[in-house]
Amino acid sequence: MRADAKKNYSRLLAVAHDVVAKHGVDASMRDIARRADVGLATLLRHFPTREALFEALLCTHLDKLTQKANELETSNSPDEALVSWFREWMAFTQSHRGVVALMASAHANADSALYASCAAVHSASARLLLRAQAEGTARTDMNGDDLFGLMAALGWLVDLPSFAPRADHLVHIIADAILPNRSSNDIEKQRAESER
Amino acid sequence: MRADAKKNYSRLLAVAHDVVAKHGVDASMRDIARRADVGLATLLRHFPTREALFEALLCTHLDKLTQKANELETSNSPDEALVSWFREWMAFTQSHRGVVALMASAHANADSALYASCAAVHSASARLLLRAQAEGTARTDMNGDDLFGLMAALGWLVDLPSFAPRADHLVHIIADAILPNRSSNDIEKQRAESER
DNA sequence: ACCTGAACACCGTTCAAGT
DNA sequence: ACCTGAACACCGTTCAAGT
Repeated sequence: MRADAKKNYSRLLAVAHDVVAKHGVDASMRDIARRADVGLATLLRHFPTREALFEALLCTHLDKLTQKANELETSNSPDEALVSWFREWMAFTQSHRGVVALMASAHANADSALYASCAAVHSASARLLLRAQAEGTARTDMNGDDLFGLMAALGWLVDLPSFAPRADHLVHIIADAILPNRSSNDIEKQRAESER
Repeated sequence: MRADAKKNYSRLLAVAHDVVAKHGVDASMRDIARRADVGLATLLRHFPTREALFEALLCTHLDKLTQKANELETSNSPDEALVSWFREWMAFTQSHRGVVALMASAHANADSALYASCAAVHSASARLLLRAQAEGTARTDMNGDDLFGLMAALGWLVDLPSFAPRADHLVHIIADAILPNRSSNDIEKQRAESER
C-alpha cells in the first residue's frame, strides 16, 4: 500500500467513525468521502461496500468482544458466563447503533465483509451455550442459532430509542428462558450483579 | 372524493400490494406509481408517506388481528390466549415481510400513519398479558411494553430468511419465559396445539 | 378537485482520464 | 499504484401548469 493510499485509508476510517456516530449506520458514503476531502470513488475502492467499511470500523471492537467470550468461558460458571456474554453483546450493540441489522443480514451471506465477524460471535455464543447445557442449567432444546437469533433480535430492539431503557430487563427475562434450571440463588446473584 | 380519484386510489392499492409482495417493503414509490400508470405526485398525494401507504394496505388485516385478540380474551384460558396471540402476531408478520420494522419505529412516533395500528396491537397485547398475570401464570415483572417489544423483536428476526424456520421454536422459548407458572400439562397442550 | 411533468437535491456504481 | 471527475440510473419532494 502506497503512502498516500495508507493516509487516505486511515483518514477515511476516522471520518467515517464520526459521521456514523452522528448520522447512524445509514449515513451516505458520499457524505463520508466529502468530509474526508476524498473522491467518492476513492472511498468505494478502499471499502467496496458499506459492510466492508463497518468491518474495518468494528474489527477491533469485535475482536475484543469475542475474546471476552473466551475469558468468560474459563473464569465463570457456565450459566453466569452465558448471561454475562449476553450482556456484553447488548453493550456492544448499544454503543454501535444500527450495526445489529447489518450483522444479522451478513450472518446468512457468506459474501458479506461482516460474515466472518458474525460467525465468530455465533460460534462464541454456541460454545458458551453448550457449556451451560452440559452443566444442566441451560435448556437443551435450543442451539447456537437460536441463541444468536435471540441476541440479534434483542440487539435490534434496543436500537429503537423507546426500548433502550428496557434492555436490561428484557435480557433478564430472556436469560430466565434460556437458563430455567438455575437455582433461584444464582438468579438473585445475577440480578444483583446487573444492578451493580 | 371524485370518481377518477377513487379509481386511482384503489388501482394504486392493488398495484402496491403486488409490488410489495415481489420487492418487499422498501419497493420504490416511483416504481409503484409507474406500474399503476399514474404520476408519482398522484401516488404521493394519496399516500404522503410510505407509512400511509402501508396503513391503507394493512388496515383490514390489522383490524382482523386485533379483533382476534378480543376473541381470545373471552374464549380461552388466559395463558393459552396469550400464547395464541403471540402466534397470530408471528403469522401476521411472516405474511407481511418487513412490516415489523415499519411498525416498530411507528410505535414511538405519534405522527406516523401506522401509529394507531401499533397502539391497537400494543393495547391488545397488554390486556392479554394482564389477564394472564391476574391468573398467576404470567410473570408479573413485565408490562405491555416488554411484551410488545418481544413481539416486535421476534417478528423482525423471522423476517430474515435464515431464521424463519426457527420461528415456532423461538416463540415456544419466549412463551416459557413469559409464562413460567404454567403447569407442564398446559405447556404440553400448547406444544401439541402448535403442531396441529 | 384532481392530475402531471419537470426541476431539484440527493443516492451508489462505474469508468475513462489523469498523476 | 492510486486518485478523480463526470456520466449514469436511480430515489423522494415539491410545485407550477394543466384539465
